[in-house]
Amino acid sequence: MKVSELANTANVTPETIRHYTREGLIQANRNPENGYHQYDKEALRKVRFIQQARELGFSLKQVQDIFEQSDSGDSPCPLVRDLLKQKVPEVKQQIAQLQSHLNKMEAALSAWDQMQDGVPNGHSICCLIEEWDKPDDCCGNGGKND
Amino acid sequence: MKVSELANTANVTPETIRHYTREGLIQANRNPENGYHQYDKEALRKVRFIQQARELGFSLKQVQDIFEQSDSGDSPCPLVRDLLKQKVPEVKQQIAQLQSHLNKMEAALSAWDQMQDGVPNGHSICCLIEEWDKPDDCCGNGGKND
DNA sequence: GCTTGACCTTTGTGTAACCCAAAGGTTTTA
DNA sequence: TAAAACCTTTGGGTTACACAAAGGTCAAGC
Repeated sequence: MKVSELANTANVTPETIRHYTREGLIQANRNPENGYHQYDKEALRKVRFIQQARELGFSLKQVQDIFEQSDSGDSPCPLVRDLLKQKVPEVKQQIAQLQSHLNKMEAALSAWDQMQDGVPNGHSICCLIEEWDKPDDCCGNGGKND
Repeated sequence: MKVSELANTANVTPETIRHYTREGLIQANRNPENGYHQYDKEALRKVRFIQQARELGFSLKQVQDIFEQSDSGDSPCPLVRDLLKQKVPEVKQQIAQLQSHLNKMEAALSAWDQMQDGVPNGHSICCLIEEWDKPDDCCGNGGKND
């Protein structure tokens, strides 16, 4: 497979493939006639693995470590397991934070849906973001609380 | 306030303050005696606003836009509202994806908790990441499915 | 046979939101 | 008074690519 073929099959851009190749994450032979990169199924499997790992929040460096472990003949599973164990609470916290923000955003949007927009009042830039906790004291309330 | 004072109060690093200053997100006067940056409460409010917005996933560029709208005397609220409305579905999808990954990770971890680790078997790097869908066909299963 | 367009190559630069180091001036403290 | 702790600017590093330039290669059509 050439760069673009691999890229299409793995659903990434050719640039991504070149990047992984430069970084040594995947290997390529060279076509002796023209110097083009040649990839095999192993490369495809690695690219897919990388995508999975990336979605889980792993860095290319961590993937590199996993590959090295694997290439050296040792099972990468203990390493991966440690990484996953670390990752789980991180992801949980991420979700919790996003959820909290989402709640705030939706509350703010629905609360302000009936109000007209006001001009910044000097003690607030825009309470849609700034003052989640006191939505009354905000642009659009006509200064009811001032 | 000097750089570090503002940084401490806003719970960010001095470098972050310098960055925001360089980018024009916050303004500073200069102490004529020594050329040091001098920040006021407005700057502090802006830094706090930036942190909130960043946690919601807004870029500094978007914050910049909000500030410009606000500084020009217009209410930034319509702009912020549009941004929030765009953001909500994005965040929802992010949460869903993270949750899905979390489930996979926890399932994998608990499933493999009783297994010993195997050596890569040539068609799998490490199924802890690679083959979520068929956990049996993995390192540690003693080749039951080969 | 030759041009055109689509591919490939390497090299170098840009992105976002900072972090860190260097080299030097200032202020505070012991 | 001297060291510690702060400030200044400048410039380079980080991550995971994207993109442009300059040039070689290849399949297609005229």
